[in-house]
Amino acid sequence: MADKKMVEEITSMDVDFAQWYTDVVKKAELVDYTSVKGCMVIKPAGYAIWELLQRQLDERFKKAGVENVYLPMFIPESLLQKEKDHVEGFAPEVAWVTHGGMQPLQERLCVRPTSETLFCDFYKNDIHSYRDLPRVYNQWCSVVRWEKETRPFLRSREFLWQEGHTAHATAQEAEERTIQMLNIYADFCREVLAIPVIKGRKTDKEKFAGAVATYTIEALMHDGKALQSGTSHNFGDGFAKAFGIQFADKDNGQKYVHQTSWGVSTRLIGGIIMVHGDNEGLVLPPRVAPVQVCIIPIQQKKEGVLDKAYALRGILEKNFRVKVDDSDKSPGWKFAEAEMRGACLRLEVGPKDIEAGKCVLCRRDTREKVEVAFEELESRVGELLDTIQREMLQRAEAHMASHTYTASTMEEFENLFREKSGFVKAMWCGCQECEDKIKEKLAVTSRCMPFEQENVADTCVCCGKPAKKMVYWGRSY
RNA sequence: CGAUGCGUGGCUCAGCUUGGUAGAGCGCUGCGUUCGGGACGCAGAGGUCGCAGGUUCGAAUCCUGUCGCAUCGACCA
Repeated sequence: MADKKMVEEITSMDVDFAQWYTDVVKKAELVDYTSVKGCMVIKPAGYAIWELLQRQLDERFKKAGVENVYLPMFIPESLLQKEKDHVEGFAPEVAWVTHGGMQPLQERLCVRPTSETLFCDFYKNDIHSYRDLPRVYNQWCSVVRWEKETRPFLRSREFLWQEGHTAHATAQEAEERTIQMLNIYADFCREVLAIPVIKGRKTDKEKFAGAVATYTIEALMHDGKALQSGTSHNFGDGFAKAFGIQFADKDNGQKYVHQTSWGVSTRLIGGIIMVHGDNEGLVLPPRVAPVQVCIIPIQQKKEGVLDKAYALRGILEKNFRVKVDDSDKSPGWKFAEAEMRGACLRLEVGPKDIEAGKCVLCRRDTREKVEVAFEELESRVGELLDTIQREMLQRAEAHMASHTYTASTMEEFENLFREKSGFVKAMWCGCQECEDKIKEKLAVTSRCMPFEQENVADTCVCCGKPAKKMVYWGRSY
């Protein structure tokens, strides 16, 4: 890997990680700010990533029996207020519509911050019999939360996401669906985004407003901070009781449904940037890279060069996403541009190459260059993209492993968070006072109680009472 | 919601202290030469200085208010 910094406009991540992130987002032309605080334009380069991600996740949903629907973006205030914990959780950050044209509305409408209440209102009329169950619906939409502090992709006031909402006849089936969807998210992050995650359950303090149990996947960013990357909630029958969603079971008894909801958002794009990016800009896993091969002609005005570039595109575009940069910028400029935008492979082709019947391929992730004969190009590109995808995951896994620590005493725990950044595994007694104390003292929160439990000590790291769970702790986005 | 910073061509900023013809670099347009890690020459276009009041013969500059954005904290995908 070259030490020389090729792109001067991007702040080095070791100097200021937050600024690096903002620079990459801007320079890779993923988003633009707008005149509404916290609302962003997702530009073609950014939206293309979302489309690829969305398509592949949606395929996995469909295989799991999920059907897509679309519900309105407005929620009448009375509807939002039916479930007590839920309102309290969301009230501080909802946006309200108070007028239609010039006329004040009889009842104000909230712009959905999430759609549990709408799905419940719909399900109560839609579900009558056990034969109507389960309902496994999902919608791709945007939601609005009036955040005070905003950052592109990580926390915006409006963001794109999917929200799945299911209704089941039994508690067990709901729990199974909750875990099934969490597993789909985790596999998707690993296999498509090359991001390893920790699967686990949130503590009561951190769980979703109105849920019986919230499960989460937690990823570790390059700076050692955690990013909650997806959640899956089991609601039990709490919403069903608040909204009166009943069905006639086989025994002809009226029963309440058991519900779940689960979601991931454009925040995942922020995760991709902060897990894989480097000082030259974006590094995208091939499976979500809008441009997998960027062909850069050298001396493109020379006879035959551009023709060759287009011919190579013709061969490659059957199986890969390919772009020819035939703008009249200099090659060096194009190299830097392709790197900033995260094109997985750069293909250089010039008069010398054409004469020799080969071209140059350069990997974005390692900068490794290889010369490839034209006849081998197609297979070599496929191999290289597979290799990049695999090695990006391996590097991310190694990073997470080397930034995951264990503490059995408060002293160790404090020292780790003072000196290092990453996950710390430590035991917990199960009481919220200890979580609060840790948060106040170190600005660290419980990320999750992982499914894969280990006994790293017998007593709570904070209070010393007998431990109930091993918890991943960290500073989070 | 608290703290801090910033609003001047598309972008980054200078000019403001001490009021007097609106500036630079980059980008953009045209032509030409270049091209294996952000090339260069020449010619051009482009701004009621965030907004509203006030002071003044005269305000980007001083005063008051207001709006917006960014960053960091407290709360959250």
